[in-house]
Amino acid sequence: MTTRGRRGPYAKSAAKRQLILDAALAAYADAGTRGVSVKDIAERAGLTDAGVLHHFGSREALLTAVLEARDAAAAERYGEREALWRPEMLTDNAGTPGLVKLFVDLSAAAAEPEHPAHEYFTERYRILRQRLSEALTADRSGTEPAPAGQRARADWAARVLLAATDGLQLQWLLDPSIDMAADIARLRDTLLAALDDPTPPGEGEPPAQA
Amino acid sequence: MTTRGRRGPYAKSAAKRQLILDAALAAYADAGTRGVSVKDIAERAGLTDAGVLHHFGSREALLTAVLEARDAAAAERYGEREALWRPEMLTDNAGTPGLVKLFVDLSAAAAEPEHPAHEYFTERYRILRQRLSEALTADRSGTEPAPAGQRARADWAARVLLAATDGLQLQWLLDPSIDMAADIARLRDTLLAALDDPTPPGEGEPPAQA
DNA sequence: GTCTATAGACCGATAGAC
DNA sequence: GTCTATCGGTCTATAGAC
Repeated sequence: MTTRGRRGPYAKSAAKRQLILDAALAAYADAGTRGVSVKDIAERAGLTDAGVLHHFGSREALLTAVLEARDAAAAERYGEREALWRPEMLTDNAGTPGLVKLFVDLSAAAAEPEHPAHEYFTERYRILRQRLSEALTADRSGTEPAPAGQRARADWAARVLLAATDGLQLQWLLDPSIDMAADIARLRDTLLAALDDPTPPGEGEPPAQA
Repeated sequence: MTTRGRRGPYAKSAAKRQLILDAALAAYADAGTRGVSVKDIAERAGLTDAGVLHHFGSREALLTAVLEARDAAAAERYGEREALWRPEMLTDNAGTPGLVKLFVDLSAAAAEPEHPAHEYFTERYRILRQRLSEALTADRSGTEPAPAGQRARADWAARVLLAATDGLQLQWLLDPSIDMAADIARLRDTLLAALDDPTPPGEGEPPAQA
């Protein structure tokens, strides 16, 4: 957190953490689909495994930091608000199956409430759903500010679009011939059209929740 | 494979395998979201871990068999064709987060081509996509057999619906307040409506692939 | 055929020296 | 802040008892 350029007790530490993170990113990037151990990362960074764990506390905390670093990189590229759900992200991801696999692995492991990545993931999805829901309603032209039930419909669309994105990455890991970006772009368009449609397909409104 | 009721060289073996599978199912069912080791399963089955592995060869092969057993149980309940993509499945799954987590874990690990579950997953998705695509076109009333580009659109809808199902389970692991079955049922209806719509949202046809 | 006992390899975590 | 050493745990492999 105190990662100022000033010199101080954490200056060297922060630099070393970054070095380790870069090593981990590289390790996962070219691990293809194979597993990555703390030792693998340590060797790339020129340390022992104990040295690496000293900086992050645990393997899982380190991996969580890797995903955060990846999100930060995406935010820098595509902008804070839209970065994480743009179809371009899927095209990028298609280049690094190792990181996609890490994401899926960790998100399953993070279901455990005590897992260091638990809060990261719950918060990530909460924010993504919210931003995406807003973006989906904003794209719709010529309507009043917040027409009651439309908010719930947009929330549903956001949940479903994010879910399809994650699930499609899973299918893509098993069958790389799938064109994730194209499939998702089309789904986004379909959902937008459905939001405009005055007569929704199901009977009532979608369930209103997180 | 040769699991006839007749007595023979494999009769006892098959029964023991089933006993171990049941133990594993139970272990994952009440593990909640925590991890399960071979030893945990072995203790439930009244064996040592080595004894368990004797019947399945490796931990990963055992876990693959667990998922197959789960699919078989679902097929018996809901019928061979529809079992694996019916919304009711999601309601069932909501009762066993451990098994959902196992599914996500394994499907990521199975991206590795050498993984014992690799073929199981690739084949599972292939069949599911095909059946679901057929079901989606069959539900549409009053059209000709196979109108060219509509086939590609149904394939796309099947990919996306399956993906959303998997991805929603991921979000649900992190936030159990999500109503998976309701969200998916609504998406299915929306996709069906989109397939009937003569003017698709995107410009061209969806990518035609697996 | 079935299972146990045992030993090895690997991994993550931790304590302590420097 | 980093390394060495070590420990507990998990999976794997094998030899042999039943």
